[in-house]
This record gives sequence, structure tokens and C-alpha cells, in this order.
Amino acid sequence: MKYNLIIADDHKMFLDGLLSILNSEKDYNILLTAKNGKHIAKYLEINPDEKIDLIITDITMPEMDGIALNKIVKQRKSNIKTLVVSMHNNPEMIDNLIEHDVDGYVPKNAEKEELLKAIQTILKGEKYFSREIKDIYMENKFSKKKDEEVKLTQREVDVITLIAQEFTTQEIADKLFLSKHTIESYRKNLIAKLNVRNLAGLTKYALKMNYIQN
Amino acid sequence: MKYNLIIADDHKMFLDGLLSILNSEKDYNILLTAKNGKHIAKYLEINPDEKIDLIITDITMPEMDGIALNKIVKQRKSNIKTLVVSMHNNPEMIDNLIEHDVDGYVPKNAEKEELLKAIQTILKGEKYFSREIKDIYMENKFSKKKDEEVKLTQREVDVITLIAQEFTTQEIADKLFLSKHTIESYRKNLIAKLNVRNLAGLTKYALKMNYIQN
DNA sequence: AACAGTATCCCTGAAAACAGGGGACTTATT
DNA sequence: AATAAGTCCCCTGTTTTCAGGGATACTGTT
Repeated sequence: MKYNLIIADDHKMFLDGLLSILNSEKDYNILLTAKNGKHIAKYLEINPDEKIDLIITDITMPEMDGIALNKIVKQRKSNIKTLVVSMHNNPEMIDNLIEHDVDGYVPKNAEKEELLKAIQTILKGEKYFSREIKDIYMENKFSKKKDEEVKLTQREVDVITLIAQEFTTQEIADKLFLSKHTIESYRKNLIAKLNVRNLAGLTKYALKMNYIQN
Repeated sequence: MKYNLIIADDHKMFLDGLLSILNSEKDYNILLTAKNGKHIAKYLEINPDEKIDLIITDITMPEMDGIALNKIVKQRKSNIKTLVVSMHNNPEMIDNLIEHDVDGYVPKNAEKEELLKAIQTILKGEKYFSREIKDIYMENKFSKKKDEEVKLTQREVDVITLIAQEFTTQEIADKLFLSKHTIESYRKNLIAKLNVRNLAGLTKYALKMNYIQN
């Protein structure tokens, strides 16, 4: 029985590379390749019952990035594994992905042997993170202790994301179908929670956490 | 007679992809692959008489990047062609490379057919630039006026930098020994000049321009 | 001498942000 | 059953931002 794989990467040549690596392995069947997460999300929606074992995805892609894709996949509790292959190695992204239960993370400059090992490990039901990624993650966790870790709720993330996109309180209220008072409360709480002084601080936090792109 | 190619890319998986594409073409012989420009520069130094037809290179690499490598290759007047394959498409890099007489530029999200076409075209002695790259280059050349409009004065840079650091108007006024009205004027002008809506927009601009670090 | 650009300061008035409270309802955890 | 956490709404004020004006003065260029 072959494993069914899906790959998302907007760099076609990289995709070709991945395909040539995986096609020479007889255990893997590539179901689908896509240049952004949206295609895959749609595919999952249309084919809810198809057996999909693993989605390999880049992080930065147009329309829907790997972080959003992983989130969608993991929210549906469908036992589809996810492996991120990326050249980005910033701690917040890694943190975000691990918190959303990604199954593995391999940098793009890894050897193909490592990629194959990662895939095998994940398909066995274990996690696989490259040494480099683990180091970055740990380093980040240790230095976080100083600044006392803050965790935002989903709603708070929604609000700060919109704030950082330059929407006014009233506009955000309209978008989320809430009262403007509520949004004001959220902003107030966010400023207190994140220990910043104003919009500028919230915006920088949102950027650091990759809630928005710049 | 086969063509001799050299490839430089620090992403090994991408390198694998490129190799698998080129190995299935019988006209090309891969002399060397390297994960940065320095290895190649050294190789050229040691083997000054070897027939090398084309160097395919990424831009961002550790130690010596593709821009520096291209510069070295083109300075020695050795008739070695250079093709850049990159995911970066910022106008300044493209400009720089074209000025240093690179022979071609293909984005990493191009199809493999386009890559092969680029290689063939360059080996015939012509230049090859993807439509996308040409567009960015032209857009940049023609819109110089627009850029000048968005140029900030030193004082404006001072103010936006402090704004993005979460200082209030009064604090900025104190720091710069100005009236708070002046700072308000600057903020107003900045918002108009940069075509943003509020503090969040200014903050993002300051980050993009590296006036502040995040 | 006229002009463009920059830097500085001021005004009004409306809109938004911010500080610092309270309360109610839902869901998850203990 | 009690508690905690999260979401949502509201109030009273004060401060700040923001839009749209105008004004003076210095500098370098034409």
C-alpha cells in the first residue's frame, strides 16, 4: 500500500526537485501538487474521504501560506500529517507551527536523505524536526522565560491582525460583527498583555508573530 | 560536444531538482555544484583554462552571494555565461545584476521548460529574462519619478523612526527640541506622503525601510 | 530676484485612542 | 458545583490622532 502525498510549493523548480526525489521512492504516490495552500484546502474540501497521509508544504506562498494551511489541516482532525520544508527559520514561525501541531520541519538546505528520513519518521507517527530547527525553538523558549510568555486568544489574534492592517476600531467592529466597545476592550487588553504603549507596539508585535506580512 | 555547466545554490533540495532536470538533458555536463559562490570562485582560479559554458546561480547564499559571484565571473572576461535563478525579485537586485551583465534571470517559480529555454538561449549567445523580471525592471526604470515623491527628508525619517518606537508626540517633541505641533505636522505629512492611514501604517513603513528593527 | 524645498510653528474641530472601571454569559476545567 | 477563562458589551472621562487649513524663515538653485 502506497502512501498518498500532497505537496505545496510556489517554486516550481523546487517542486520538480522534490518530485524527482520522491518519484524514485516506490512507496510514495503524489496525489497533488499545488503552488499555494488554497488549492489544497479546496481539494480537501471536495474530497473529504480520500486517504491522504502527508502534506509537504513550503511556508511562504501566495494566497494561502503554509502556516494557514497547516492550521486548516490540523483543525479538521483528519490524521493527515504535515511536514514543512522552508528556508525561513525565524523562531516565531517555528513556534506558531509547533503550536498548531505540525509533524515536522526541515530546512530547504537539508540533504535529500534528511528529507526522506523526515517523511519516513512522520509516516510512522512520530515527529521530525531538524537539529537546526530544534535549536532555534529551544533557544527561543529559554529566552522567552525572561519576558514572561504571553498567549493571545484566537479572538485577540483576530483583532490585533486587523489593527495592524490599519483598520479603525469601527471598521474592525463591522468586520467581526461586534460592538466598537468590544474592540476597544480588546485593544486595551492587548496593550496591557503585550506590554506595549500604543498601536505602533501592537503593529510590531503582529509583524513579529507573522500575523501579517509587510 | 557537451556544454559544461556549474551550479551554485545553498538549498540542497533545490539543487537536486535542478540536477534531475539537467541530467535528463543529454547536452549538459555538470562540472561542479556548490553551496556558495566562494567555492566556484576558487575553482575558477585553480582551473583557468577549463572550458566552462554557463554558471547557474542562486542569489542569496552564505559566504559569497550570486551578485558577487556574477561580478567576479564577468570581470574576468572569460566568456562564461551566467544565469541567475532566484526567488527574489526586488528591483534593486535585478538592476544590479543587469548592470553587471548577467546573461539571464529566471524566477524559481518558473516551469522547468522555461529554465531549459533560458539555458539554450543563453548558450546561443543571447540574453534571457523572464517576462516577470523584465516587467519589474521596466516598472522600476519608468517609475523613478514616483520613488522621488516618496522620498523622506532627514527630519521626517527622524520623526517616523521615533513614532515607530512607540513614543508619543509630546515625547518626540521633547527629544527633538520641537513643539508638539511640529511633530503633529510631520506625522500628518508622513501619512499623506506614504499613503497610509495611521500609526500602524507608519510603523510598517519604518520597519520595511529598516529605520527600526523588530 | 524669484523659486522650490525644507524646517519650523500654530489653529480648529471631529474622530479615535486610551485609562480604568463594571457586568453578563458561555464553555472548559477542577 | 465552583472556578477560571474567554467573549462580549457598556460607561465616564481625558488625551491623542488626524484632516485641513495657514504662516514664517532659511537655504540653495535658477
